[in-house]
Amino acid sequence: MDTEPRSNFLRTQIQSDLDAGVVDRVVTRFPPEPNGFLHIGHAKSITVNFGLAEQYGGVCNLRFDDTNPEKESQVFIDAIKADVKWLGYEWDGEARYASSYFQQFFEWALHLIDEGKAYVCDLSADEARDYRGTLTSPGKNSPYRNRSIAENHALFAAMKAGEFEDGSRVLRAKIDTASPNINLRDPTLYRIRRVAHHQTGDEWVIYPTYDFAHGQEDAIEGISHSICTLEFEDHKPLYDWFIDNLPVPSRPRQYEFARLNVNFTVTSKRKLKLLVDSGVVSGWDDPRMPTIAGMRRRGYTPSALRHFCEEVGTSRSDGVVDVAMLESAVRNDLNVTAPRAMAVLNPIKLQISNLEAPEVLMLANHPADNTLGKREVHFGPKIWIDKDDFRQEANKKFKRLVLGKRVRLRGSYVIEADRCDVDADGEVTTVYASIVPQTLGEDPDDGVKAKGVIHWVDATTGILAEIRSYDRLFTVEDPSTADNMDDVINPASLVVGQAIIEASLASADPEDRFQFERVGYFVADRFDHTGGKPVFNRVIGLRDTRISND
RNA sequence: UGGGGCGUCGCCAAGCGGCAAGGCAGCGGGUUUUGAUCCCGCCAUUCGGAGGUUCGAAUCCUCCCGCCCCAGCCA
Repeated sequence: MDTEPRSNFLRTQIQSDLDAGVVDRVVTRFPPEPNGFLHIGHAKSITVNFGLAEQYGGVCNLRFDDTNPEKESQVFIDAIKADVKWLGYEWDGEARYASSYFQQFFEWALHLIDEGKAYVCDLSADEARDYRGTLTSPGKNSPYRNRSIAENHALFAAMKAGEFEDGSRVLRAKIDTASPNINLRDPTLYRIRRVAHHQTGDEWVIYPTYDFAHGQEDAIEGISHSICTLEFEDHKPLYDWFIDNLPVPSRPRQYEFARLNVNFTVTSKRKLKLLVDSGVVSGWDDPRMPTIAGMRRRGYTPSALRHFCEEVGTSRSDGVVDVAMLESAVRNDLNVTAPRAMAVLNPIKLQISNLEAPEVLMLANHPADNTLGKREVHFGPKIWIDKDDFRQEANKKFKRLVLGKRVRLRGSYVIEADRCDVDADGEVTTVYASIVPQTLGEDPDDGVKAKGVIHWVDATTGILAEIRSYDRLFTVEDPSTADNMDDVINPASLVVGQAIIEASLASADPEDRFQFERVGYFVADRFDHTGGKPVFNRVIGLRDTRISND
């Protein structure tokens, strides 16, 4: 069930580049900085980049933009690779690292110095900010701007040799300190940081900035379309300036799209970290987190995520997608792929008076796909049904079990409720019912049809399971505007309970997904589920159109 | 108030001068041993606003309004 690619500006651009012979092969890249966990926004970028390469017969690289060792680490690299693979994509060749091009970047910096287009600047960070001017006023030239090529050469070599302190000097491009585009006001190319790098160790004490690295990484790898988000649009003139002024092997071009925003969720790294650190969630892979690892543990499928990303489209206008769209994509996928099973989350006993002996029923695992096969389901005189599915009295709209009325037990007989026990609080504890004869696979022959269908689990073979019912983490559409995030956390975002689940579920493996009929989609927890101690996470409930006041 | 973007149905989004796709949500109806799924139907005489060009404009021009991004030696 693949979604038809719909038109968007990137596909239009690529198609015309291909038609005009501007490029002969599409090469894209997903360039994360390994400084955190990937989230739904990255999933969008991944589907855009890998998806475009796939659609036009090209390739997509995975490249770690690791130019700032202070914030990066190998654990993120491993996690990112796992996430991309899980989403179902394969990068071209080995994973790449910006750090593997450091020597080349250094030589290109020397080239700029030789051309009189870069200089070593001794201004402190504070002074530099001062010299930069403001959004509405031009900057001033650095007093170090006119050093000789020889001096710049020597100084930059000394920077590389570790002769200066961190932050004492930088290498800057000599462009235009009065440019209305702040990125062109002699941007920093290299800074001194005596920090071990996760890939290059102690080899370097100077590190290139994003601006001096990204376009050149693209050029080295022969990237045809370098796709990023809108906030980099102002960097494009600089991106192009380096490509124009350096002897790079190819001519990549940058295109920007609007980043993905989803309501009722946050994606800022700072806020996500806050959720983890404050213990609101159990970790970066908590099923309520919009991280790829979190969504995976929640039970979302790679396919659902890919479809979602395609369905929301790719444009240049900022917007906020309704999380209902994500949920819809998940339901759509699970509806066709998830085997059905039965589980009772709020059990009350139901005793059947006229069942001769326990029976074993063969039930279809999917109502519309018989390739999913059948399973054995035990049925006996004592079963569990959901508390909400029984009422002593009800109006005609209520389609479940009512005293003196009939209901069909899913996959089994039609029963009639005869009486019930009620405890001191007025709560029903046991329902006594009788089977309407000849109703296995057929309607009652007296013409009195069952009012509805309810699910159930055999009491003697059913097993206990932990159920983690997840819901939206936030109570407001835009959690980022809250003064205090705690104020907008949904107190019911996780409700831990128990359920009686049918025996067949004992063989479920971690990450197996099911639809518990009439309840919702559930996934065996990736880490905590075992056959002996089943743990199921609620992925998402079934769409519920029942009228509230029945 | 410098520069760069964006404004099409409640939300996302196609459309690129010939007379408004699609998805989500919503609302009706049908089927149904899941109040699910599925199926059918409804849901922008109008494209931020005002002018203009044109036989014809969401698409071209002008002005205006609103929103987003940029002053890291982060990416």
